Amino acid sequence: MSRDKVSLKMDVDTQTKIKNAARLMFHRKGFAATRTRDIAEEAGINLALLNYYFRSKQKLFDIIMMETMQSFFQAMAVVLNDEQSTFKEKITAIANNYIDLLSVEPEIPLFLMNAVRSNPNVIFEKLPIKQFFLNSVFIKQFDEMVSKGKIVHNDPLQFVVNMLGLIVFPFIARPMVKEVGGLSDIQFDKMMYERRRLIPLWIKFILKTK
Amino acid sequence: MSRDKVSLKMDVDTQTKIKNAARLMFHRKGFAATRTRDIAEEAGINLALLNYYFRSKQKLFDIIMMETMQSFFQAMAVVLNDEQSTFKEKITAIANNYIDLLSVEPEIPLFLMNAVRSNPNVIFEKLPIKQFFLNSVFIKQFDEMVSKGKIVHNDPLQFVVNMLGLIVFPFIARPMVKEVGGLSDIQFDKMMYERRRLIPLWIKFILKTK
DNA sequence: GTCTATAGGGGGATAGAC
DNA sequence: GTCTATCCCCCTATAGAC
Repeated sequence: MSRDKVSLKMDVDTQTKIKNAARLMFHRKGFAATRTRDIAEEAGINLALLNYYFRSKQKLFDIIMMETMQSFFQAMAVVLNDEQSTFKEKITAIANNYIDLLSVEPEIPLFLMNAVRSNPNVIFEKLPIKQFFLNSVFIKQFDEMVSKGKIVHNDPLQFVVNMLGLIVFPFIARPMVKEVGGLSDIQFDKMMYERRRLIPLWIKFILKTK
Repeated sequence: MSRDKVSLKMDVDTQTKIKNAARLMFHRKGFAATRTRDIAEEAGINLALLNYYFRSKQKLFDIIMMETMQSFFQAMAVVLNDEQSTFKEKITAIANNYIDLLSVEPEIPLFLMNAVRSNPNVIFEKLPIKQFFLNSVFIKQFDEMVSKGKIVHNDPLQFVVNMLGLIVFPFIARPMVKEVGGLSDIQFDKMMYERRRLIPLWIKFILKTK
């Protein structure tokens, strides 16, 4: 926020320009299929500058990967430990956050799934997702619901897989969904927007099934 | 099936050896990150033979891609147009077929999602998935259920996305699921096996929600 | 059909001028 | 900090012997 540079796109510094271009290309085509020359061109700078700022393609990729991972889990993390909201409200908030995020950046899920497969150790060492999730208020509330008999579906892992599957899978399968449904980009977005409302309802029923 | 060669792995001809190696490598790492040298080594043959049989890496990839796509939709196609089975039985059959297939070859979904994103036109021109799906007995039965008021969820596209999401997503997110749950490969498989039973139940409820 | 050897090009990275 | 020019390795593909 120094020198109020950040607000205007014209004035972004070179390092940021490179990162923005790299994010775009890596998200779209993955590590191996992206050429540093493409990133440089997209950023409107010379290839040498990329190595000047980031040393190597791999290091640049690692930065983008971790930042994207962070922002992806952010959409869930801000909700999970909120002491005020109910379990049900959390589900709605998570669905809304993800659908809003992924409607703007639909490439993120496939990018991340590929990145995790190729670099599981790097990622999970730096982001202790497991601990964060298992110790969250969300899981505490889930367990309470189970012990009170309000929900029957008692495996939190199966539950979170279902929730994320319903939210994230359509974005991963986007080209197929568009093809089978004969949808334009806008129609696809509308379909996803409708799921903001539907997913919490579906999940409510899933939670009552054992 | 000529000369009963097919039955023994030792006797597979060179072309098949190359295809098997290529399938393994492409499924695991995708097109760009796979080197023809790796395929040749995995197949136990010389690099030149790969080009002798398949002309280029791209042509070999296209063959693997189309075959994989075919076998993936096969798991659904054999069920969709069966006149004997009920709608409910079809759902169970599809879940079972996919979970059995993907437990043996968990790399397929991520491979296909990437391949479709990179080559949508090639694929959908050759495989008219949309027509096949929309004209299927399955969809006819779905519409009947809706008109009889037995199910309320009346968008077949939303429905199939949910069904495939519940079935396929865990395999795409496999490394994350294993991490968060602290699961071994065997435990992951057990979890997926349990979903054979659960998914039809969940879907039953989803179909009653609007 | 299968091999060795090598051509040919592409892509990541750096040297060095400005 | 930013550029031009270039190095050099790696990878796909082919030529040609057997």
